[in-house]
Amino acid sequence: MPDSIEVREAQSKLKSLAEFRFQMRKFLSFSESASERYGIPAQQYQLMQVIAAIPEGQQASITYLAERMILRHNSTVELVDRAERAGLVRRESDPKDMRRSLVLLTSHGHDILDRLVAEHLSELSPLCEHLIHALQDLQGAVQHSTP
Amino acid sequence: MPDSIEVREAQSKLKSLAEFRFQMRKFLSFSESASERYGIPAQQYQLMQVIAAIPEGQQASITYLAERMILRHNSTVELVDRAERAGLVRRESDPKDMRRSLVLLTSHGHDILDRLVAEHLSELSPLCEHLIHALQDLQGAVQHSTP
DNA sequence: CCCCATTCTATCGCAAAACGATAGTTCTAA
DNA sequence: TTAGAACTATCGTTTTGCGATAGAATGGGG
Repeated sequence: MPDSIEVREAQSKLKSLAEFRFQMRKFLSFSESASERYGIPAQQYQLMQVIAAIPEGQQASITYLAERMILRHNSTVELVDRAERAGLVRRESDPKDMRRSLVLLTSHGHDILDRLVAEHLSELSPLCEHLIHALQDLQGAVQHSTP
Repeated sequence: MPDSIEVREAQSKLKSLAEFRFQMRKFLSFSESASERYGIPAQQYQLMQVIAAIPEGQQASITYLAERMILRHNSTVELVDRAERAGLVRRESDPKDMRRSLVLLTSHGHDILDRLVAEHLSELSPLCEHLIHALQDLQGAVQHSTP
């Protein structure tokens, strides 16, 4: 017997969702390979990205980094530890609040970050297209499900 | 001294990239919470999604799942082990090729998957918007960098 | 028809990384 | 000035992915 309309619609939404996630995994996998070509784990690249992209006038405390990285404070401390050991960032204590550690990029960190960003931007085009396509597909499915 | 135009453009690309990744982390974090509300890790939900979204006529072998999950074969075997222990999927050996294990959803697995997909679709709207927005921003930056 | 290279899945020990619980400083408001 | 909040750090645990390795099934060339 043929599937009902509802079943087929549900199946199509599922496929949109799955395709989106697949594209996302491909992107993440590419990004991870790129980082590791420079000898660093993807999370450390992300950490540097967050630090470098901080809004004017703000500073990268552990708490701020945890929020942006979507990690617990303690995990962020550990991530910063690793990045510091790798010579990518350094800590400085905030003179205005001695509880806070401010995390800054070293020049080596900046160097690697710049190259990784360039590489991402240049390789991103096709992945971007797929992702946008999958997302728009998904958005159609979402709107269809909540009329 | 004021930053040069190049520096400011580079900064803006970096911010697009960072914002996109931040939105992505938020999405992943939401998805993970949702899964764990049903008592399963996010990867097992993803595994079920891949199995359920398989094209007509194809079957979920370990090799296929590894490709779609972007994992090594052995990691996929282990993921399927865990999902099987959790009662979400079961293995069946392919009668046409005794080397292959085919992975199928159990009815319990299907049940949880359906709920998780529904939850994702209903909560996805705002995240989707942000993601598309960040991506389009990024696409602009990408095209600007490779004219 | 048989053998060997290939394909496919499984096992095991290991390493990375995130988390909860806990603790020690520094700040702040009452 | 003191109690509580905010911030960072430490430690043991768990989860999960990977490399190396192994063994069974398949298939094409001799």
